[in-house]
Amino acid sequence: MRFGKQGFERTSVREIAADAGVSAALVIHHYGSKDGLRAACDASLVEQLMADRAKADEPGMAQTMREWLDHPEHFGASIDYFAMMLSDGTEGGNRLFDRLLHETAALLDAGVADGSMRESSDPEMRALLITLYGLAPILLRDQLGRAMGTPLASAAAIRRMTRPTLELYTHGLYTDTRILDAAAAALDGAVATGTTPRSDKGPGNPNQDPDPPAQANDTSP
Amino acid sequence: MRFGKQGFERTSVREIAADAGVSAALVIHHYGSKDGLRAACDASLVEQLMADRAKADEPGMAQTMREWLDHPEHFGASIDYFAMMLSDGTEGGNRLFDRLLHETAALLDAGVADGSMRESSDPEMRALLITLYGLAPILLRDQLGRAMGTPLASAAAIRRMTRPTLELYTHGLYTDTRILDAAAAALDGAVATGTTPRSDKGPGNPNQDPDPPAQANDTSP
DNA sequence: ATTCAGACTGAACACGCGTTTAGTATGGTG
DNA sequence: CACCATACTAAACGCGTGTTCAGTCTGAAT
Repeated sequence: MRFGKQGFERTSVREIAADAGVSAALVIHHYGSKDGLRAACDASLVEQLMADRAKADEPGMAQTMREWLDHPEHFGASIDYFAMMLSDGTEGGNRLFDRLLHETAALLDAGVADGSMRESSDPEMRALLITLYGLAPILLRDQLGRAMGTPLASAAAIRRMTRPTLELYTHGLYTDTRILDAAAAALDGAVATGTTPRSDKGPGNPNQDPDPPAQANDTSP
Repeated sequence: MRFGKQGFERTSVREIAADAGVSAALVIHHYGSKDGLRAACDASLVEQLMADRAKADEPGMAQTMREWLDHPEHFGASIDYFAMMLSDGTEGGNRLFDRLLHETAALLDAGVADGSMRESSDPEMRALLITLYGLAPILLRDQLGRAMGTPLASAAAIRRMTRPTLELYTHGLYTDTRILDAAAAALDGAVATGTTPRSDKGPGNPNQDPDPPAQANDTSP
């Protein structure tokens, strides 16, 4: 499906029709409009995802995604399509994201219940973050492939990602709780005093996005 | 700039010209073409980023991004634009990503050197992963905002993300090393025996992470 | 044998796009 | 003054788009 590779707007109905060996008019006749075709594609892809999921022992789309990663070459086209759905704010993409989030949350709850995973001060937010982190390599697959030198489709790429990923999820990044403690104090303090929670994570935090607040000893401007 | 909100192709030259109160022909006259306009926009945004960076005491774009998060409302439009750059495979986007990656890697190396961060079995890959994770909330800002109920560019959203993020980066997710050990054994075993490197991260891994691109085949209507 | 629904098509339509063209003001320079 | 580069525009051009139209062909039901 060209939608995944080139995006929806960059793909013309005539192009799709030519791929299928039919006329553009027939495509419109069957699907009503280009948007109708897109809706049908969305539905078809999600259906395929659910079918794969039904075959899995454990429940969940997240598990299906894990299987993809063992057989990357199978699913490349689908993944392009899902990446498109997730980032273009379409209704189908929103529902897909919500499902992924829900299933990730369930997985984490189960992990906490059986003791294999830590408790969180904010389990919902943690599930959300981990869902985002899981999708990041998919959305940035081209950048990732470029940086690694091997296409993300390759088994080599997945092999290489596995250990550092699990190391992060097992040991974390920091060697101590200084930054966490400082952030927690700042957040609690801000709540208690009503002060504006100005975050100032200091130089130690590698995360460019969410923001760790005030560190005790700070050299910032 | 409308490019960030609606994307490059969805924004017409006439629309831009109307925003600026001039004719479309003048825009083309000044920038040569629509692509020229885009290049100028890219350059201007990156220049602005570098200017902000120059004002910061610590070096680095990552630091600049952290400052954004303290004043989210300032930079909303820029963030949309950068997200677009990073995901559309443009040359400027590639260079931006490479810079972010490089600076993240430097930050991690410094952290390891001063003992505040753990060593990694694969520091480059870890830097890459953490860069991806940092960008995920930006790329999926709409999904994130939807799930949280408040837009990403709000102090409330950033406050809520801070603690779970630092908890993850401080303690990790798993309570023990079982999954890491199993994966490590599988990876090493595969290397030793020459077996197909089937990644077996175990059912407990919540990370849906990487994906592959594949050939363009078409499932016709 | 006739009818009829549906698959299917080539040609056309209306429209929006990026871009070109031909031209008009404006204002500094010799 | 004349000259000329520059800022700027309205109108048009050519093209590609999604979609419609008027039919043709096929095959099963009546």
